[in-house]
Amino acid sequence: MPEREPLTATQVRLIAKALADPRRNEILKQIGSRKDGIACAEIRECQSITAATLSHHLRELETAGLIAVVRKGKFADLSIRRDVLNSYLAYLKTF
Amino acid sequence: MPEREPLTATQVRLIAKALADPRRNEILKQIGSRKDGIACAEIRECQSITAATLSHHLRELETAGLIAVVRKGKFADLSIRRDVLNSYLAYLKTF
DNA sequence: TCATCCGTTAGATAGTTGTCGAACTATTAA
DNA sequence: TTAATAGTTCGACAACTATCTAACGGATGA
Repeated sequence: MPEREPLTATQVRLIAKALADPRRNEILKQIGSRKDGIACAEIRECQSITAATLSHHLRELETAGLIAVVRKGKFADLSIRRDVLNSYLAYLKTF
Repeated sequence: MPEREPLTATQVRLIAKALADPRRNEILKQIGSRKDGIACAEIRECQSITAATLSHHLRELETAGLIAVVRKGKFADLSIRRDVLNSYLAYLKTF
């Protein structure tokens, strides 16, 4: 069973914004579809997007807490943070 | 048990965007807190916002399908559409 | 050491949007 | 009919943001 820490108003704002862009939505979906991490280059194989733009979106997702980014040598290791996503779901359920 | 029709990509985009603005978030929360409908003027008692801006936000929420707006004489009767919100929750769960 | 690969940062631009005041429509009340 | 009330629409503006190219830094391999 996943953790569900309550979110601050700021976190809610950042998460909602991060999810609002279709591109970020796709990126997050792709990251979430992997059990273990994925690298930027692999995302770029499926999305026609420059490295710079991808980097920008990844920062938004990370700032929102929706993904974890770990540097592994040359590569970035991206993974979804389901606990945070679940907290957001729990928040929306209170409406 | 609430209905959960799957959403189109367009609906997902509109809903995510509608939820992304803090003001709209608050407005939706307020509408959702009422069992029966609420009018614009009552929302404006709690949020410092002009009628024009509120009208704009309500249109966004309605276009996204998150609220129902029924005109009743002079007043608008606003209510949350939990089926749509639940569909969005179901969508996010697939991540 | 040098070249190459992966990703980030900086700066610029085009498009989007939250906000307001003012003018408008529609309904109710006097 | 006149006035008041509830919302909407319009036009404008400031702030934000998604996107790109170009330049950069750090790691790997030759």
